[in-house]
Amino acid sequence: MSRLNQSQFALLGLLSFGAMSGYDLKQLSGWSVGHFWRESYGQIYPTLKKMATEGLVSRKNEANPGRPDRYVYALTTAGRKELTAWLRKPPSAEVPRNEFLLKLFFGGLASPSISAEHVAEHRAQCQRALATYKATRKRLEKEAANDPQKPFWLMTLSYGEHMARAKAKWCDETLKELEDRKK
Amino acid sequence: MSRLNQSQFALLGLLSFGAMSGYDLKQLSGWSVGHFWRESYGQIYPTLKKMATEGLVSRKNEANPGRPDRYVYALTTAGRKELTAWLRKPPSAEVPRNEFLLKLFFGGLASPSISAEHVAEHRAQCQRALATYKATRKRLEKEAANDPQKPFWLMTLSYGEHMARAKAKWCDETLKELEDRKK
DNA sequence: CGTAGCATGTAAGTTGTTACATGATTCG
DNA sequence: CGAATCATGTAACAACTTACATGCTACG
Repeated sequence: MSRLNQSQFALLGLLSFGAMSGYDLKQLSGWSVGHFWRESYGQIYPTLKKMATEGLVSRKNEANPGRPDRYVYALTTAGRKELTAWLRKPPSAEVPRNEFLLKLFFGGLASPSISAEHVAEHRAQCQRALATYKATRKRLEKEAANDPQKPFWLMTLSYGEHMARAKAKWCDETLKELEDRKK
Repeated sequence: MSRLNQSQFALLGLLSFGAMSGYDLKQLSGWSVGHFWRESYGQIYPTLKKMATEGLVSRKNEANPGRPDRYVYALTTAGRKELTAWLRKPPSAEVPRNEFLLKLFFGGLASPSISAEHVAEHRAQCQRALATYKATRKRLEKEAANDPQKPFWLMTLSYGEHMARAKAKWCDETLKELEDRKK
């Protein structure tokens, strides 16, 4: 009865799109779930190995002419079962940890222009995020035009867009207030 | 040149409001920075002890008639210096990890009604968050009416409100789409 | 009389990042 | 020739959660 952790489910989920190497998983996660989930190699490789011994994934060595060998992992029946069982359970509440807001909360201990800088940078980040979402949308239209799962991918994308737009709006309001405080 | 971590800065920041015990810090953080920052006792107590030996905070034993003794911690000059230096530096980018979106992304592997349930619950959470923000606003008006730092606290509150409203709106749109898929 | 609040802490376990190590090929 | 890409991995550390342990008082 091994209790799986979130990283394992994320990898199992990505493997539901097809057999892949650890390297592939990192690449795929980057543009697909990248805006709300991140895994490091230091987590991916040991986790895959562990799941292989547990029978949640299978592992095949693949020769790769002129390139390093690859270990290609695939979902097993047991792995798919764990994955769908996890999907059913309500998501666990996430621990809030926002360093940006923490600094702003204590902004009164420094000059308002410091906070204004942080907020302005935050706003720029939102704009950049919106640009990558646009690119991802285009990529999805091309590479997954008829995929039955596409609607779900678009929902998470839309979430990112809603958040980024709301954040940008808040930044504008907040910057105005900080400007007033400078005077 | 000890490199401090985020928990230490959070605690130093809260101590800038006055000398406090670990218990007090937990209580205060709950309603002040609670919606974007959380610390557990298992983190607070060892961290305070460590910072005391490093000279960032001072520690005084206080008798508490009819109650357990308290250790009251206060910012030192060194601590305040570290705190303001940290405030100036741009916030480090946070690692995205949103289990709710992860499940939704893989929602195609289960029935749409599962995803719909998760989204509906998420919506309810937003409503609850908005209610606590309202209460916090009231509390701030009373307990910090004339505090020069109040504007900054209101900014972080407003951030929470903007996010919760945007999330709720996205939930509505997404629920509609999921309803369509059920048919 | 039980529960909640006050108050402090430890220990074990989990999870995660970062930096390092290796080594081939391709492209500019 | 140097940098980026492909590809895998480990080791050291940092950070964090959870459960446990203690014990008193106030309140319903």
